[in-house]
Amino acid sequence: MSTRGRGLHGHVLDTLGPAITAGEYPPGSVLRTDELAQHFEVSRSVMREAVRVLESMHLVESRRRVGVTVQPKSAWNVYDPQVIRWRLAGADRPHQLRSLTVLRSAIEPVAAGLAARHATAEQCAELTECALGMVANSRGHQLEAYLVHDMAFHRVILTASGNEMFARLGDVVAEVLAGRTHHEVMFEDPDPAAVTLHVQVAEAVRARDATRAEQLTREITVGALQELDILAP
Amino acid sequence: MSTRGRGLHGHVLDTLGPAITAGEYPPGSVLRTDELAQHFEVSRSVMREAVRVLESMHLVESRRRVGVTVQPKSAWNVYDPQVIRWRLAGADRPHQLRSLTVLRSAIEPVAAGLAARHATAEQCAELTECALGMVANSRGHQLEAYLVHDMAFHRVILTASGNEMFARLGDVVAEVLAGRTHHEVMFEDPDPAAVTLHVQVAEAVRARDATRAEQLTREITVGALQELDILAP
DNA sequence: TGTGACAAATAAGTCCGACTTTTTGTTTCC
DNA sequence: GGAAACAAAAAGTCGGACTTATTTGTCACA
Repeated sequence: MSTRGRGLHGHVLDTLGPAITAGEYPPGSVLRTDELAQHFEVSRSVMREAVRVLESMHLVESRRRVGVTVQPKSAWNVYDPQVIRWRLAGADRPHQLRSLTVLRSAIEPVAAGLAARHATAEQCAELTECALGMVANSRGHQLEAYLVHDMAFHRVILTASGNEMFARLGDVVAEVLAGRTHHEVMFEDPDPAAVTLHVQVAEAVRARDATRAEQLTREITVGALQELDILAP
Repeated sequence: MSTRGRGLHGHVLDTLGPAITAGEYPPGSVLRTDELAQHFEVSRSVMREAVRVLESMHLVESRRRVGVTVQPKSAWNVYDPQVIRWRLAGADRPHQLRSLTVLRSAIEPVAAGLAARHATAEQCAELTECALGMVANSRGHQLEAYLVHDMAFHRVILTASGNEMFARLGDVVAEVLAGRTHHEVMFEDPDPAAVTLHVQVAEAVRARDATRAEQLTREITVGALQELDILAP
């Protein structure tokens, strides 16, 4: 899944990226390209390409006569899907999951409102289909099948919003949903109220009721926040 | 500002990045590393590093025996600050500005609500200071000074939210605000109502009133949407 | 005629070694 | 003690030789 097996530099990234995002090299640490190349048993050229990519993500900065210095987290491109994947795969996973859930709670309601205005007939149909799929798999510990439809539902909402920035978060949201099912406490069937909300969102979008779609989606995301104990006192 | 003058590969990126994001090479176009290297008068090594960076942004994909193929916009890392800057600098600017304004309208109210809960005393002070600066420069065509305080205000809100994903959008929001002042119709003094709203947001955050801070910020962003004629019919 | 295997062409991928450039730290000299 | 010259270190650049994967085209065989 996360293997970008593409070439040697990809393999280096798959090792170095997770290591840096996991904080194994504290900010300010200095790496040498030559040493890294030796350590990974690749040529300098390959190592340089890997460093360039890490640099474009602002995970490191390469300076003459100094070396490759690890950047503080505040500099990272935290929206880079690759960086998100690395963080979700490492020690930073819980923190990253919380950040992303808050992000979701901001984006998805607005996206749903926009979807109610811009969704095509086909997208409305997809949405209904997903919601029905969720209902059908909401009982009897069919968590995997439920998850598939849940991910698809939210992806359609984000895509149908017509906003490219929102649409690009489809993968991230899917990752969060999958994470909740696979790694968090999720032994029971999903909350029936949440399932109902999804169906209602699909209806609201179909009915072109932007306000209602937004409000209902907000209820869904509030639920997601509460699961992680992120809420107002 | 956008010059990453760092090294030859940076210069190549400064030319190729804008070209691709501007749609000069239609999706599916195939480039050859060797030809590009010749065209830019750099070695293959340098060209390869540049291609790797573009590949990590999903602007292109490099495949053996095929070449470097330009990816469709749907694949781009649209949250990469570099990509955003390239698009804002090119023909896609109006579209990008609209996308980002919608994104703002989703993020900032939630960020303001969180800021009301998590802002430090120092951040509250900064916020008030920015708001006062906006008031002081809201009349008499002092647009530049006004803009500086406006950008600072929103950056503090996003930072004070305590969410790293929100904080990272400070640059983007600043870019949008600057774009509005510099390139859009902005000959008159800013709307007094908007200025008042900023002051009130600062007050709400200071008073730890999350709901009010969120609501007031929503009014601000709705105003920004209306300026671009993005609104419900 | 269609299909399968094989061969050729192609462009990226990899490695290497020499050289250049910039930056930093030291040393020397006033 | 400060400034200027010097030395070292590490990234940056180059070019060429070679490897590998993938596509495309060809040819034989059914």
